[in-house]
Amino acid sequence: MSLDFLGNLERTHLCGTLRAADAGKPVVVMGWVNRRRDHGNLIFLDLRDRSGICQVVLDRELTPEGHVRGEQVRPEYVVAAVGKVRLRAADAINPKMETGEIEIEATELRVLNDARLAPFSPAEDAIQNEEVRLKYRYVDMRRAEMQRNFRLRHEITRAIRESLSKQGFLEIETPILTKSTPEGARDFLVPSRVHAGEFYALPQSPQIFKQILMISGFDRYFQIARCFRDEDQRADRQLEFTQVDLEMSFPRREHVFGVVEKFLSAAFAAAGVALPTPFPRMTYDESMRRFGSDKPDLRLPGLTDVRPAFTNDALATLQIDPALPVVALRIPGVGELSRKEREDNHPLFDQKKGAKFIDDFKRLAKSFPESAAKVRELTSAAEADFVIVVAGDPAHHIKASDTKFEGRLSEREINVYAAAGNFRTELAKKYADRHGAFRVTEETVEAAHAHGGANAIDGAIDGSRAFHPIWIVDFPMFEYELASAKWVPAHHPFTAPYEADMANLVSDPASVRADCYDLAMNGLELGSGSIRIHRKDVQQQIFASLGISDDEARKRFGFFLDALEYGTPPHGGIALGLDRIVMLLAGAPNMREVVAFPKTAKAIDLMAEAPTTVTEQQLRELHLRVALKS
RNA sequence: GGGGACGUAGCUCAGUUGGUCAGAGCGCUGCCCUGUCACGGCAGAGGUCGCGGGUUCGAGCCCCGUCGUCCCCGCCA
Repeated sequence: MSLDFLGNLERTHLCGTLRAADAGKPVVVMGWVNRRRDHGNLIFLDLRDRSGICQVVLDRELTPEGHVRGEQVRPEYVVAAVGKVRLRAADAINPKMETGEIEIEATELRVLNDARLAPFSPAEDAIQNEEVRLKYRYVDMRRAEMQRNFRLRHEITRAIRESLSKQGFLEIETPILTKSTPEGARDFLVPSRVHAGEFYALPQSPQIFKQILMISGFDRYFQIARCFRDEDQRADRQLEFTQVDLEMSFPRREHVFGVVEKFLSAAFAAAGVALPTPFPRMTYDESMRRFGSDKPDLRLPGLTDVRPAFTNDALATLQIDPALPVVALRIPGVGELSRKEREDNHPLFDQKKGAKFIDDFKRLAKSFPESAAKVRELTSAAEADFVIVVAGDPAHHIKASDTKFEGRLSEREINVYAAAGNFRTELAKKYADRHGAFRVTEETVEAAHAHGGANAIDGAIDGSRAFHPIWIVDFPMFEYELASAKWVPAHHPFTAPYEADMANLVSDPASVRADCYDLAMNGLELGSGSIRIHRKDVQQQIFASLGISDDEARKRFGFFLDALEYGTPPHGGIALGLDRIVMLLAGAPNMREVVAFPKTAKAIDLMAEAPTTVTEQQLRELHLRVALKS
């Protein structure tokens, strides 16, 4: 078919904005054919643009030519409708449409472009086949849900920029082509053409640059920064992602918390959600004990210590390690599970970590009726609640991991808590429909207002329909590496220890706490930051305690160590995952729903078909030769 | 690197114990229809059951391998 030119035609309105008040106005709208309903002499087109949908009527009597065009168009053709807004007859009003009281009586329809039939229609809800969605991302993103997600992302980003600007932060860009930063993940490398055999690294974070900006006297810096980490992906992890990165001079951590709470509640407000401040806090140890995670999801009940429910004899019979935690997790509203259903859940439990579980309470009650009853009592389990006991498995006892330091959770204890915590979140995800606590709906948003966000961290069910931020503090400074019998930093080596713990750096590394902090929300780590080391002597002590020689330090961080010596103010900061913030507010099950062109779990861009091989010529210019191991 | 789920028409799926099992709905194409809005009616097209091998008289179904997508562990502070 022949196509029409746009000519001098000017769009006057967006489809979704037309209302009864516009009746009688001449309009020109442009967009995509969402649906077509052909009644012979009368054709209805649902025309869609980014604002929504409105109905265009093509009447053969009124516009014979327009009617012919209407017969020719197909889904996703791009058209311009010229006509007049008119009120619909009372019995023709569609209350399900925002524009349902009016329609456009067309006098002309220009077909600006045709379209191949897509494998799915943007008029429908999301299809299940994500592979197809990602390959035809341009079609997928026409869907109302995607349009909403990216509008939301824009509003959130804008609110954050405005809040930080108001709080005196300067947005400064840092290099994408740079040097490897000490974040611990694998770097993406970019070969240099000019310098044969040498490589740039893409930043894992602007960490060193932002610290240098503090040395440079900018006092308060932020950046909506793209970061790159070459690690395997997850639902909440992409190879490249966006961080709200900030750093400030002369702060204590409370100042950082204040800044974050301010911009985050501004971001949530932009999405229509009230996020009360200040956010609650919890130590790392407590978070592990109560949730088996350092990014606790407070929407559901935490772990319960049920050690008192069991006698030593009972533990011996059940082959449970009496020296390790015995905890119970409870998923509300799951109801009775058959043996088969329970067994289907078993792969969700991570057994490698020396933990085991009991999910068959009928069987437990047969041998140990009092214990079974006591567990349900301790966990305040209702009839329909699913309860599982998690404990240490003596059969998977690794001797060396017994190493226990005063005042700290041992590795084995952490493993039991983590196994329980992981099982808890996996089951919670699986039974989300039954407990309903993860639903993000208009109701949730309303509830967030009504409940004031539930600062109570006990995960009471009535406060569960909301967003639950929590600061995790008092992380240990070092972790004990069994293999090498050495203390290794739990964070990047510029993280400051508590000033009060500094004296123990060498004598008692186990007791040293780091002045760093995580922000968690609904089971996601939203961000992480710290007060940094600003003194050369402290930095040297840290390197020394980590067994990093001067030479090695110089090689890895030379330019930064130099900079530290030219008048470094005390400073600290944080970085928050923007994608994750948007994900939460969009109620998205994974990050790909809020990233325009994401990569798959195998790190492939299905639309652009990246990565690819390159030409010999390109390799030559980069002084490279590919030698694949086969 | 490891574990798990999935893979049948463009999409969503059904397919029992290996034996009329190549199926449905939606979508698509053609014709008809002046008040639909998930329009309706009639007719029609559309399949290497992801791919390769094996077992069998016979495989969508069983076995082995492989590829792809997703989730998790490792990894990512």
